[in-house]
Amino acid sequence: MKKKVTLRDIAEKTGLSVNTVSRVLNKKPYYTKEVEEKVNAACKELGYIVDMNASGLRSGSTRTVAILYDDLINPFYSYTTDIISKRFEKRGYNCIMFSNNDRSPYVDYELMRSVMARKPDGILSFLEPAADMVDFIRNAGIPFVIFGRDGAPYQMVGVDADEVYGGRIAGEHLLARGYRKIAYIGSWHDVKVCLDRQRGLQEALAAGGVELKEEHVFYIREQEFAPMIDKIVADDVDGILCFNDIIAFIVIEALEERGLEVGGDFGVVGFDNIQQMMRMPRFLTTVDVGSRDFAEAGADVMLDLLSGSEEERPSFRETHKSFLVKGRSTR
Amino acid sequence: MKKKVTLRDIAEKTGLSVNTVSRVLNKKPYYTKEVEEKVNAACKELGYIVDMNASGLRSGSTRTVAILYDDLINPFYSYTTDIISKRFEKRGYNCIMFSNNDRSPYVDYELMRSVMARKPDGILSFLEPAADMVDFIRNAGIPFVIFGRDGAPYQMVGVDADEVYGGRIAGEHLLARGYRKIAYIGSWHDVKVCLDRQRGLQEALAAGGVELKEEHVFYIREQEFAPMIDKIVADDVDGILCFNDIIAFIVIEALEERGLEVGGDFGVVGFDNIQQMMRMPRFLTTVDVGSRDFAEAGADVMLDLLSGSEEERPSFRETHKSFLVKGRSTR
DNA sequence: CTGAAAGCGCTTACAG
DNA sequence: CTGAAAGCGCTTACAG
Repeated sequence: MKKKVTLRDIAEKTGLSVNTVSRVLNKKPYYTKEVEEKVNAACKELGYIVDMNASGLRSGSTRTVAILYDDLINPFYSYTTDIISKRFEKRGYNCIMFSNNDRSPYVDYELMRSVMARKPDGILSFLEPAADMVDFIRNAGIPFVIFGRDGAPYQMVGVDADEVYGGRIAGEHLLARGYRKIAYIGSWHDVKVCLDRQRGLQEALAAGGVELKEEHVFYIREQEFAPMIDKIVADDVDGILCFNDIIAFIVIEALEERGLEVGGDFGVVGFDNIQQMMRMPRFLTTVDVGSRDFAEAGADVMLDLLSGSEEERPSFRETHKSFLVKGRSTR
Repeated sequence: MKKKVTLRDIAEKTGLSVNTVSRVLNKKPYYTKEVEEKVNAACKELGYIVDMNASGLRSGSTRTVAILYDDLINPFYSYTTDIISKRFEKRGYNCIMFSNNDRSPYVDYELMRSVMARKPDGILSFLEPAADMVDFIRNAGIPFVIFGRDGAPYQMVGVDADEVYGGRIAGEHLLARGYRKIAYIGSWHDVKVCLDRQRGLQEALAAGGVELKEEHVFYIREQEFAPMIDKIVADDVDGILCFNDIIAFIVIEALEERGLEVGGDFGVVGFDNIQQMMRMPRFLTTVDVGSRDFAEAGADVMLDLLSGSEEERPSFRETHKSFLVKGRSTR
């Protein structure tokens, strides 16, 4: 258990002031080559490692980004988090993870409280802000990027795909493949991205003269599962769009337990193309939102804000064109 | 952009000293009910949020745990990280993520340097320490838990499955299903968990009178892919154990491109059972290490160390019995 | 180009 | 039970 080495130790060793040592290490202007070498040698010899907590406290910048997520199990989150966090790290920012701990799909006060206690330079959120938190978050004075969500309703910076479009191409695919009694299985009834996909589906179906019946719109996180499947089977539904791939897999399993064979006369479409992320064989038909580009764009938007000279930035959307990936879960 | 509210503001508002306010908020003994209420009311009114950086600097405990990972794309990492990080959060610890940024599968000095700059209370690592880092890490005085890896060779605390056993049951399965020319596709030739699985396979095969030929042991992160597949095809290999499921999927895809049908006369087995994590249909035969229990055990071991009264703790292994999950990738 | 002093927001150790 | 002082390890702002 070594004693901690501080700037003071380096100062003593080199005969310089703490101040000068700090300036050299932070590459602030004004020091001689000679001083620089002495400092670097001493740091190396003593094994000096800066204390970012102390540095952050004084300077006001912790060089951290908070990442707010729901769960990392869904590869859409983990895949994009992987890309984003590595990009931040390369730029000298570390990521602190905050989950909603299964509370809700929203950023609430409790969550923001624990985030702000860490004084991050920026917040990248996979979660939408709760309605009563929008002002609070904007007033917090910390760059806040909503990732995979539309920022516009909150007048916040969002990086998201055109989800209505995604829902539409899924709907068009189902129609083109001859499915006619379509259901939608979302996550939560009040999460915008979930509703956008639903709306896209509805629009595509309507254009084809098919109705998305209200009784065939479900929210898997809010409703009981068995009755939902019962209803789908009883009503002879023959095509389903699911909010994401994992939901699609859960639903497919249940349908197959009921003797329905998915892929032929019964079609299921998901969202996110997680199979591709894990190099899996393409089984599920799904909508790919271009996750890699998407994640990189999200990281870049945040890095821009972090290094931004502008104090105020307009909210904006980065829109990527989604595309359908055909698998064996639709004919 | 609200002005930051500090303890001092609360002190002024209540007419108490900063000290007393701090004591109330940290629930240290000795204060009256009346004082407590005044403080809490003031904090609520002004929206006080503690600065954990300042707190950590003074107290020596940052209430953070560093998580060192390779990538989050592999669900084995993201699934367990999700469980572990949520458990830490519930106990008041936040997780700071550190990746090797594609450098190597090891914890090297550069990585430890950035970790230590954050002064975490503990380090949970999915990566093994580089050989020359073992002493450094032990001397750092920060509890270090190697997760999913054997700690014994480093005399460190490890939480891992019996990987030799896992390799063995995979080998036994391949033999039982009638495969006779077996290959192993690992990740890195010098990562212990990779070698352990290989050894288990070898033992099982040997017991069945089958040899695991050296020329049929590959390391996908170190060798060129195409020649590897060429060799497998040319030598009429009929069964493969892959170090993990993702490698298995990649290999299966390549084999099928070569016209081989996996699942019948050609068997492939993976490791981790990631399909189950994402509720996917069971296609791949794989070894499940019981990831949920495993992750919970890892978090608990760390939490024990963090709250531990003992200064020195013996290194130990938490061993879980793995089991084989039969899918359609073996007959 | 370098240094002495102040201070970031807390908690600790001590005094009363 | 409460307060005044010191200090965690840095960086800033200023003086020379």
